[in-house]
Amino acid sequence: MTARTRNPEATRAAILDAAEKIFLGKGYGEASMSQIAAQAGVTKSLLHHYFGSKENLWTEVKTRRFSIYVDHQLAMLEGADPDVNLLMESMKTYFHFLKDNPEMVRILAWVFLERQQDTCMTMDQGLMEAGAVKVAEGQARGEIRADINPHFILFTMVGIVQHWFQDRAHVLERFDGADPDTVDQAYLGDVVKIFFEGILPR
Amino acid sequence: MTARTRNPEATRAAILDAAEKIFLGKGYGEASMSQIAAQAGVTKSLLHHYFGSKENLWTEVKTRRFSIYVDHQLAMLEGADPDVNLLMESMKTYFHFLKDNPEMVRILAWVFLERQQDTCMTMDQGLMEAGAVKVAEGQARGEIRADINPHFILFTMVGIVQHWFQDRAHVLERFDGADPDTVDQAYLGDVVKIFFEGILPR
DNA sequence: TATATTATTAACCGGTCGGCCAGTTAGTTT
DNA sequence: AAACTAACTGGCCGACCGGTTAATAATATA
Repeated sequence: MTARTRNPEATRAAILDAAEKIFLGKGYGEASMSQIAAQAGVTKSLLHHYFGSKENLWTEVKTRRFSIYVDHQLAMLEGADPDVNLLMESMKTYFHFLKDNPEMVRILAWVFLERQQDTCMTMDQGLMEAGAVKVAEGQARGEIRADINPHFILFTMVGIVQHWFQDRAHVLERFDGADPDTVDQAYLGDVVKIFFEGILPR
Repeated sequence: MTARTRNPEATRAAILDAAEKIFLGKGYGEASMSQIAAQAGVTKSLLHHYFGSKENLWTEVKTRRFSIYVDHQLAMLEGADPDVNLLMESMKTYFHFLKDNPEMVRILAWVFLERQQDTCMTMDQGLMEAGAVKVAEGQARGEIRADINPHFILFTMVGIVQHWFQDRAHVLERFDGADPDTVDQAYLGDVVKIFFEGILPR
C-alpha cells in the first residue's frame, strides 16, 4: 500500500484542522490542548512536538485561514478594473466568499477581540491599502465620486458585507419560514442598491 | 458615618464592574474568578454567593451592558420622527455612543461568537424591529426610498457604524500622525454622505 | 544492515481553575 | 438581649490545565 503507517504532513494538517475547529468554536481561552488532540485523534504531546505551544498553534491556525482570505481578496482586486461595475462585482464576490467561509467571519471577530498587532492585522492592512488604490483609480477616472476618502469607500463596502454575516441572526428571525439563502440574496440586492447609489459621482 | 461597614448593593456592583473589566479584557475563557475577586477587592467565595457561578456572572455582565445599550437606542428611536434628517441624527448619535462605549462593541462581538440564543440576542432583535418600523414610516411618507426592505436599511446603518469601531485599527495606521478623533469624524462625514445619498427616494 | 532521525506515546509535573464548606461577623427582627 | 438572617472569609477539593520527559516504533540515511 502507498498509505504509510506514518504521515507527518497529514498528521500536521489533521492537528491544524482540529485546532481550527476547536479554537474557532470556543475561542483560545476556553479551548484546551487535550480537546484538540482528541479531535485530531492524536496525543497531546504531538501537538507540542509539531507546534511548540498552544499559542503558536493558535497563531498558525489564524495565519493559515487568513492567508487564504488575503489571497482570495487580492485575486479579486487583481481581476477588477477600477470602474463601478467591477467594484460591484467585487462586493458580490466578497459576499459569497464569506457566505461559503463562515470560519473567516469568526476569525475576524477573534482577531478584533485580541486586539494585538499581529500578522493577521498586518496582512489585512496591506489588503486595505491595495483596495484603496483601486478605488482611487476609479475616482480619478470619474467613475466613483471623488469627494470621499477611498479608504472609507472600501471600508464601508467590506463592513456592509462582514456585518451581515456577523449579525444576520438578529434579522433572520423576522423572516422566519423564509429560506436563509433567499434572505441573503435579498439583503445583497438591497445593499448593493444603497451602496452604489451612494458612491456614484455627483 | 453614613458609610456602613457592609453594603451589599455596592459590593454587588463592585463585583459586576470588576467582572466586566476582566471579562471584556481577556474574554470569558481566560478570565478567572480569582482575578475578578482580586479586582473587586473581595473574596472569591463572595462572587459565588452573589452570582452562583462564573457563567451566571458573565451573563449578568452582558445583560447589564446590553440593557444600557438597548435603553439608549430605544430612546434614540423614540425621539426620532421618521424623516431622513432625523435618521441621520440617529446614525450620528449611535456613532458617538459606540465611540464613548467601546465595551459595547466588544460585547457585541462576544455575543456573536458565543452564538447562543440568549437574552442579549432577544433584546437586540426587539430593537431591530422597533427601528425597522420607524424606517417603514419614513418610507410611507416618501422620505426614504421604498424599494428597499426597511430592516436592511436599518441593519446597514448600524453595520456601517459598528464595523468602524471593530476594524478601524486596520485603517488608522494609514493615517498615522493624524489624531484618531479627526479620523473618526472624517469617516462619519464620508459615510453619512454615502449612506444617505443611497437611501434617498428615486 | 547498522545508524541516525523523527514521529509517536504514556506517564507525569506543578500550578491553577471553579466551586464548596464550615465558620465568623454584622445587621435585623422580635 | 436572644434569635435569626445575610454578608463575608479562609481553606480546601478534585479536575483539568499546558507543558515536559523518557522511552518506543517507524522511517530515512549510510
